[in-house]
Amino acid sequence: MADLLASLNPEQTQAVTLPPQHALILAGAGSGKTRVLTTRIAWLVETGQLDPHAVLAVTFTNKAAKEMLARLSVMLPISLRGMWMGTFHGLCNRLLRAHHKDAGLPALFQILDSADQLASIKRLLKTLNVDDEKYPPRELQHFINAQKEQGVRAAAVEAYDDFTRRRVALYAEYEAQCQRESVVDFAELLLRTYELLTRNEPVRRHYQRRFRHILVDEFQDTNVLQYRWLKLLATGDADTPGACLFCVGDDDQSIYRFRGAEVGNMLAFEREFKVPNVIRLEQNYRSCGNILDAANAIIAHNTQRLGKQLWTDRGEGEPIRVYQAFTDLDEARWVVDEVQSLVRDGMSRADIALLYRSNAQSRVLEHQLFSAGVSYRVYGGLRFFERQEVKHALAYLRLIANPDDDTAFARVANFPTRGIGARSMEALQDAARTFNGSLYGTVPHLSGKPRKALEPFVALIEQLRQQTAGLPLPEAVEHVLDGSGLRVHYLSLKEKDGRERLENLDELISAANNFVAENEAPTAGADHPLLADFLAHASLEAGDHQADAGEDAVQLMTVHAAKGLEFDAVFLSGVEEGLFPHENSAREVDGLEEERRLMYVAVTRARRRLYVSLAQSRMLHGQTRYCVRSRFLDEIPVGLTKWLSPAQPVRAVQERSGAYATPRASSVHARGAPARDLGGLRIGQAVQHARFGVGTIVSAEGSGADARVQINFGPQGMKWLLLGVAKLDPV
DNA sequence: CGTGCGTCGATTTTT
DNA sequence: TCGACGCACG
Repeated sequence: MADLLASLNPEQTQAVTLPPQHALILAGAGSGKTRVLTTRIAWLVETGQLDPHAVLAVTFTNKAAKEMLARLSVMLPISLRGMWMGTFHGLCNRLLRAHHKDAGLPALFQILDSADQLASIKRLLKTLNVDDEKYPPRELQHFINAQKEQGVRAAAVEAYDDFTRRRVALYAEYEAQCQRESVVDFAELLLRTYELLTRNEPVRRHYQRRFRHILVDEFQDTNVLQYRWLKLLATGDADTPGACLFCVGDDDQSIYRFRGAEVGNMLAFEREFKVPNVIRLEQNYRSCGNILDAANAIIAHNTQRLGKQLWTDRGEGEPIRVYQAFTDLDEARWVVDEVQSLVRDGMSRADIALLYRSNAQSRVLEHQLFSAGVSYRVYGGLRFFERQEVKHALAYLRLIANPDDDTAFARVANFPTRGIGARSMEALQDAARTFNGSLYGTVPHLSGKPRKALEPFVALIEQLRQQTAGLPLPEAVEHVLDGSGLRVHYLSLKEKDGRERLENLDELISAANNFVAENEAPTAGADHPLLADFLAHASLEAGDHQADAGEDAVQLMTVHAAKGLEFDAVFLSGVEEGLFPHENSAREVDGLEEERRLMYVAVTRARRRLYVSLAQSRMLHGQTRYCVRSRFLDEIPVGLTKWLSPAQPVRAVQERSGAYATPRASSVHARGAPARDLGGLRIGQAVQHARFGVGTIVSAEGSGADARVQINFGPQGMKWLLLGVAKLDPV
């Protein structure tokens, strides 16, 4: 047990060994968050305070869940079988499978991924003859998901205008369609589970009693419904106290508001649960001092923060290298040159990341890397289970498991082509609407040509179902690939395209094999053992973003995708106004602050070297744009940077009173000389002012009698104060 | 039923 | 500029 705590710092130890109470851990970037989370569980178990069966550990991504499990199994020699650990969606799936009757679902309900959901909505709009110009499917999808993520059913939406009322009606139609087809989308998994727990007292109490400790990773990313879900599970009653909630997160790394994340949950949690323990993990084990100082200085400009400052004992390291190029092309050339020089100096390509705000920026970089013959890998493409050929194969499997799955039906009825035209499908959809049945079930009700065209397909599915009954999953998959004609179809494609798709189909069989190996106990007596579970797995875990793990390649990705990762050297390109911060963010509430958090995430990815670059002009949407450098660059104290291009390190025009800025040669930075001028104050430091209250020093300039500092007083705003005049006390 | 061309749009994305 | 998607044609 002492081993567990041996290499933890005092704050980490404190977090791990807290008494069984609610806790909020504010874990800065690189502060050992996952470690604390897993060690907390291990410690509770080892000290006999917690049975593994009573643990519920929630993450957002499968990757994080797997990592936690892997680390935990190293720490704990015992079986972790009884532990509930997984993503919100994975856990909800598990709950709904176990209680499908109570949740109003058939045992073999299917899960729609986003693409399936969109297809389903398009189909709905078509059958209802809705003008998709006025109600774009994507927007409707977003509307529906947003409602569900707030925990709001169609019947409960408050609509005050015709447009909204119509969308709500479509939301209701969509709900009905899903129910009829026995499918649930991602948001539905959460909402359905939440409703199950709310309405069904025995089930609710069972889990409320079972889970004694609930641990949440990336708590700042939870949405409204997820937080309510957690609250519900952590509630006790007269007989049993509620579970202890242990939430780990970082408000400064909250970058997913656009998809419903609600940072406010952190404050709400602290308030509503009267959290007695708020612990800050501020010691950073990843980056050198200069990088952390830059990150601290940038994020200090945000007003609504819980407050945190990263530090390290590793020394200041190298300066942040800044380069201003003439064009985006020059910028890319420079980046690739630097990459090559790092590689020449012995750095492994895989330890180098090229980050950007938006995907479009990767093209120039890729082009230059390709020309220079540097191997690279771009994150963010299609994932395995999202590939067309794989989805087709899965659609056949889905129809075998659940013939009512109209999305699957519509997808493969005529793929490979078997003479089912648009007319036949239309006739079928109309008929299905009148009979209020599934496409599959309606075929016998048809007559004439459509029936003739569709009957063979239904017969094929029936045949496949019978032939695969009782077969082990991989063999069933294999059989479906042949019986459906998919394999022959891709075999006939000449191009390398077809070849690749065939390989992916083979890969699907391997995936089925792996799945069977990892899930040894199939549901007894099922006709198609593990099939439904495999399909759920395919929807919930779309697979890696193209692995190729062994290859030593430079990594290209958006800043969002880089969250949680770290690299020896990080290149951040396109640090320009309009791009980063992105111009669209100006229209969103607190958009700039979210962009700044994104910048903070980007900077804190670097272990040893950080390169920041920008271009004076950039090709965007086929037009040349002239760029001003990002305000975020100016928020980095000058003393931390080293300009590699002959650009002036000072913005031409300063926003304050339009005056030209004084050169900031003597700017304060966290570590370094002019501290004396400021009476020992540093950037990032919290100070007290008689009138404005407590604030954080954000930047400083001038010296001697002119020395002044910019202080962020949160709600009171940002102020420039003369050091000689203002009375400031460190807090 | 598949192909070719024109139009339109263009942050970030996991489950 | 590039790509995805929808529609018209063979």
